[in-house]
Parts: sequence; C-alpha cells; structure tokens
Amino acid sequence: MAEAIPRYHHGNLRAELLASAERKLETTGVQGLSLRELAREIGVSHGAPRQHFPDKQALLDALAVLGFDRLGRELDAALGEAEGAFADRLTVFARTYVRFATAHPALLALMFARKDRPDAPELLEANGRAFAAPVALIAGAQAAGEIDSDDPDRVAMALLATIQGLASIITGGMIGDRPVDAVVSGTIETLLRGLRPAR
Amino acid sequence: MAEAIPRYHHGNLRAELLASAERKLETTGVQGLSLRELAREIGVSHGAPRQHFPDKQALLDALAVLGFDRLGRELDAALGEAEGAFADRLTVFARTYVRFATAHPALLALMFARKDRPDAPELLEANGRAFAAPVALIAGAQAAGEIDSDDPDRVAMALLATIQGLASIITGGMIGDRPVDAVVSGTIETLLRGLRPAR
DNA sequence: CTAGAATCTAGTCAGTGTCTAGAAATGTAG
DNA sequence: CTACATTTCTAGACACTGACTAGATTCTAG
Repeated sequence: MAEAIPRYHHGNLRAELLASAERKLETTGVQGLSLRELAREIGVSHGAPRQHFPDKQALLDALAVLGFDRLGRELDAALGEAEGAFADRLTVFARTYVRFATAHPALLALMFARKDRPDAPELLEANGRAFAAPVALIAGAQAAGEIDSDDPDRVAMALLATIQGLASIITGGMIGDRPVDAVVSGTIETLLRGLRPAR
Repeated sequence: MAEAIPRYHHGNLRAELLASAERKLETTGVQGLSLRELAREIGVSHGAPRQHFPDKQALLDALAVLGFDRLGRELDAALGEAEGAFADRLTVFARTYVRFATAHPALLALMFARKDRPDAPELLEANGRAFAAPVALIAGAQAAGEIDSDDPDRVAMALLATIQGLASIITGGMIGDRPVDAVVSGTIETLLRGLRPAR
C-alpha cells in the first residue's frame, strides 16, 4: 500500500492495471472499460499501459486468463473437500460454478467471448486447467458406474450444457426471485432422475 | 433497389439502418459496430441516425427486439408443424433454437445482454412472445403427464437451462467437430432418460 | 561507473458518440 | 396554389477513445 509518492517507475503497473480493470469491468461492463481512464486512476500517463499490453484486447485476454485461474482454484478447492455420492459432488460443482458466474458475470462473459477471438491458445489452456477437476469427477463417476456411460461423451455434454445453461439463465436474471441454490440443486436432481415420469 | 439518386430525404432510413446494422453485427461483433460507419455506407450524414435512434443503445435494443420477433416466428413455425411424441417436438424446439443461435450468435448475445440493460420492458415483452410456443409445449406435456410434474417449475427450468446451455456451448465452439444435430438430440435424449444408469 | 534495456511521458492522429443550429423536404391547412 | 409547421437530414463542434511515435527517465548488468 505505500501509494504515497508517485515515482516515475510505477514498479507494479501490470498487476495494478489488471486489478483496476477487473474492478471496473464488473461495475461498468466491457464497454465502459477505458485504458486511458485506468491510467488516470492509477496516476500514470495514458501511454503507459502500452508497455505491458500491446492493445486493449491483450488486457482483456489477460483478464480472462486470470479469471480461468481463479475459477479453477475455486473449483479445485470445492471439489477437493467434497465427499459423498456423485450427486452431492456434482451439486457442489454446479453451485461453485454458478456462484462464480453470479459473482463475476462480466468476467465470465469475457472468458467465453470466443466470437472475436477465434484462436487464443493461452485461453484454451487456461480453460482446460480450470475445468480439470469437474472433468475428472465426471470421468470417475462414469468409470465407477455411478452414471450412465453408454456414450460418455453424450452424458458429459448434457451435464456441462445444463450447468452452463443454469449459469446463463441465472446471470441473465431469468429465474425471477427463486433462491439460487434451490434452483441449482433442483435442476441437478431433475437431470439425474430424468424428465420422464417415474413408473 | 432503386438506390440510384441519393435524395435528401432517404425515406427508409430506419429500416435500412437496422438491416445494415444486423449485417455488420454478425461480421464484426458489437464492438465493431459504428453508427458513423453505418451512415457512411448508407450514404447519409453522420447525424442522420439520431433522428431514428436517440443513441447507439436504442439501435441495439431495436435490433434485439427484431431478433426476438424473428426467433419467435421460427419457433412458432417449427413447433406448429411438429407432430408426434413430446420427445420429438422437444427435439424440434431444441434444434430450431440452436440453429438460430449458430446462425446469429452476436444477435443472440445482444438479446440476452441484460448486464447493462436492467430494465427494458419492450425486450421482456419480445422475449415472452418469442418463447410462447415452447412454454406452451412444456406446459401441455406436463398436463398430459408426458413428463414429470412433481414440480413443474423445476422441470421447466432444467429443460430451458439445458437448451440454453447447448446453444452457449455450441456457439462457443466447445463441441469440437461433433455434428450439431447429433449433439442436440443426444442431449435431449439423455435429459429425458436421466443420468442415472438404467436398472 | 557506465552502457543498454525497460519503463514511462507527452504529443499526435484518426475515429467515435453525442449535441447543436440550421437547411431542405414533406405534409397540411387555408 | 400557397403559407406554414413538422419531419428529416446536414454540417460543425466537443470530449473522448485506442493506437502510434519520439524522447525523457529510471533501472540494471557488466
């Protein structure tokens, strides 16, 4: 915290830019994120950020990678502690993911903004690392026969789609005033049991 | 047609702005959409769009409403023709939605960009109209006992989440080279049957 | 201590969204 | 047909942005 005297060499510009950018991102969205404004707030000239990020997109990409890292750590932590049946651990995964999505909606959007970033190997890597634990969870459950594995790929896809869709729907504000955790566990339960009525 | 002589009064500026904007949107994304550039292409001064849209967000909102209208028409048409069991009609819904999502990813993102538009009644209305047919489909199936209705809300939520998630995953390019229609119908089948192994 | 590299400043440029005043076309009474 | 009011468009301006450049300052090896 020694922000007292603004030295010529800031010393920690890159990290502070990222921190400031992430703060701004969640309050104003990507549209309202301005490199010049960040520089102004930090107390540095408008050209300084260029030394660390060649352009604005590079800053956004770095933010996305940090987001994947953080998400990965949260998933690892949550799933590391989770014990019990597959259903319970799956619910933990869903809740952790949804919690991250609601806590950092703009950041999550940035992470999956593949529209304009067709190729970004670092992002793909970060993505893979982040979801390592849940992927292992699913694979393990299939190997142990806890879930259907006629077509493992299909089952995994349905699972990920549902959780991703949950996050979309919740961050989109489409669940009204329903309690988030109840919606999440209810959806997981429904998914496990199937939509068809029990005979 | 008849673009020959650029008259002072364009006569159809609003509609042409929307058409041009939608075209540009899918090629360059929201970021690359510039009011001035649109005006330039249409051959009108940079201030002209302001007569029809007070600001850029108004143009984007209008685009989103048009998107909901179009999606609604496609869903109505597809579900109107669909016959057979609930599972089949559900698959038709999912395919139609996913097809729309892949055909107009940027437009869809705009439609659900609630992040910065907390309240926009016209968008909510358009949203409701667009999904009238699938909502009726689900309600009907629950009434007819074709799907579980212990908690209708929960079931509907799981269904919509899965389909929305499918669209996200597919437009995000996360299905690799798997055939889209197979992924869609496989996911729906898995959802109907449930993840737990058949005893 | 001193060169060279890394970092930051300051100035510039084209481009953008928004705002204004006013010109031009259209519609509407009389 | 004419006069007027309204709609639609033009033209100029402003503050802002991301990007580029040259040069000043600081840090760091050797």
